[in-house]
Amino acid sequence: MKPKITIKDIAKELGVSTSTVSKALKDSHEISESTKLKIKAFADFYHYKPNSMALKLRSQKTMVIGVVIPEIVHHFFSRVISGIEKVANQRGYNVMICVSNESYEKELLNIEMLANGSVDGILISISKETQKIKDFKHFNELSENNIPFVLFDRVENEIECDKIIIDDEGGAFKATSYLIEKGAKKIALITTPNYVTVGESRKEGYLRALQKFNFEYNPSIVIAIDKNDDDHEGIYNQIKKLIFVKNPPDAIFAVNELYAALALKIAKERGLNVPKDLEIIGFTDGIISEFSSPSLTTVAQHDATMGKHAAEMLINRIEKKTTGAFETEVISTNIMFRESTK
Amino acid sequence: MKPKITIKDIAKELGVSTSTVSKALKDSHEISESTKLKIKAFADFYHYKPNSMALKLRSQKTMVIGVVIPEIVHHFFSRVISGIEKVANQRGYNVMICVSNESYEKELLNIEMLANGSVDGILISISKETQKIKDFKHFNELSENNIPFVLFDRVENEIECDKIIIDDEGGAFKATSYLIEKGAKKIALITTPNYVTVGESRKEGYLRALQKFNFEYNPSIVIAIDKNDDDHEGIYNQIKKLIFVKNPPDAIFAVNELYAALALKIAKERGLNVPKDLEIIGFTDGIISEFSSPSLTTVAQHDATMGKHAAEMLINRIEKKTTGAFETEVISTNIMFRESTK
DNA sequence: AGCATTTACGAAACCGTTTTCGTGTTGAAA
DNA sequence: TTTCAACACGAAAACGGTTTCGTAAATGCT
Repeated sequence: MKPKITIKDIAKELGVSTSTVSKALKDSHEISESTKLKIKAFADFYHYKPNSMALKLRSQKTMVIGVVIPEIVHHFFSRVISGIEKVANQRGYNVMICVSNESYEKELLNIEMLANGSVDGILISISKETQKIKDFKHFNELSENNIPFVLFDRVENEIECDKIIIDDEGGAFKATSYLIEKGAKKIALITTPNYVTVGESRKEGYLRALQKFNFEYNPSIVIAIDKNDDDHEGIYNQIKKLIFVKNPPDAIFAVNELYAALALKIAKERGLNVPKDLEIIGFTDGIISEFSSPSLTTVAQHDATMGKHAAEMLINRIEKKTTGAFETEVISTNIMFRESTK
Repeated sequence: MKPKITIKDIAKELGVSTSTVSKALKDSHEISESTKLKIKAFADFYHYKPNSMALKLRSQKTMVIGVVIPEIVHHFFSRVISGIEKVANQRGYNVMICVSNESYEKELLNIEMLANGSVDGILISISKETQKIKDFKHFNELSENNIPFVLFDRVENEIECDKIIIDDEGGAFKATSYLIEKGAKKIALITTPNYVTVGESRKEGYLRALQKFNFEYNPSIVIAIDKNDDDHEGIYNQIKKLIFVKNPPDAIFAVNELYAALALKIAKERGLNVPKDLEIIGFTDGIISEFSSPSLTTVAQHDATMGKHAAEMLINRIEKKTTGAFETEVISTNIMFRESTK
């Protein structure tokens, strides 16, 4: 078991100074070939690796980007992370993941800890609780301390920074319009409480489509799920009230795939044929949609692309390749047609 | 925009030495109350946060654990990570994620980079390629450098370290036995190539169950999928050959949920009723199994538990709360009964 | 008053590197 | 022979802290 060796050890052992060793290892012209050879051989033999903390302290660069997300066991986020990881890696960065669990408190803690010099920049998707109570002071601190950060997916207008979002409104508009064009008359919406910005935007798209086709807005077939994502039972019961009625809707647009999948399940239980009696379109093209039966038509939002672009934006800021005003990139969506629509 | 302030700045501003500031901020008894108050107030006002790199360099502790996994967009792994993150956080550690993409090269790179002092310990699930070519020198390096690491899920006997695995053999045995007991006569196995240890163990469990009930081993209904996990098309075609035959099996045990879900899909296409004509049990209780229809009976492997325990083991080693011989923890499974079995 | 002990703080070393700035030695040009 | 560059290397500062040790002044004790 060779002990972890430092530059000092090498210097002492070879009777030279640490500066000489350092220079030799970087092939500096200041050092003679023979000395370089000797030092390199020695370093090689002992598998010398420069101490990463020392490097980071010296260079004031960590080559790490922090990611703060509401949860990790979630197709959307895991795909975004995957995208982030890819470009981060390409550009020489590592990724540190922190989970807020949709809690304001944890989000704040995570961000404060990342802001103490652990990372060169941060990628954040805001937690539901933060969106609810609208306290964004931790983001101001980031700005004050000059730490680059970009918000993705769950963003807030009042925070000044780079942002990247899905064209939620547009995607919902497309989906709803499609349902209308195919002949649906009674289109329900399953969404989130309105403090969740993405749910809100999708609802707006839904409303715009209704308007365009002169459909009347019917609040009785629009429900906002106030349960946690992993409380399938609770969500199930809320959706049930929408479908187990005398005249159920003939189409449903759901703002995520979980709601869509649950709606599908309930529809089948109620004896409805999907897509004949009831068409369903979800948002987020994940694995549930692909494997449910009938498979679900969805608004595909290119999760990994979002992660990649977010990482690009952040790293460009970190490396000052972008220096102008903050930008907001909108990623467009497209409908992934499957079996739950005609 | 207040500039990031250091201890030196505080010292200079207040006309004291850096040591005094440092001590005052940690409430040392060596410093008088009045001085402490003054220093703390000043530090507070400027939102002083000690530089994390400096701390880490000094203490030789990073309070970070590295995680190297084959992929991230995968229910099993994302759940394991979730478990890891939870206990890591509880115990004051952060988590750095690296993805090997099932590549030996990337795994090696990742581990080498983590081993340079970036983390206090590493959690690893070995990539398929590494398992295939059986080159484990990077693990030896970790041992030589005294960097604690624990292997989870995909492990190798010849690597000496703490390990934590699912009771793959036992789970497969239970599942297969169950199928037999319920009357299945022709039980197919869909597995991975044999260099994937978990697939291999599950196959062994399958074989043991056959033996126990005096079933003959029939190689023609045992297939090893050699496609990548995201090549659904390729996997689909391989499984099709198993089901689209004159006398298809009346039960299938699949070593993961993707194979099970695909088998289900194919069975339905072939007009088989699941579970009447064909029963299916998968491994890994993920979201696909829950939402497919009929929903899939699976061998639940408690992914998050594995992550939690893995993190516990690692941190105990890091903090020397465990010092004895290496241990291997086996996490037992249980069958999650759903609609794909009688 | 004389000595021992606190009290309250500073100097300096240290963590492991990089980098700037000398500096002694050599070889070549004048 | 002198002078000057080039060469090859070392000393020291710096990154931002923590910590050990030393010490002057104030206090306690007899």
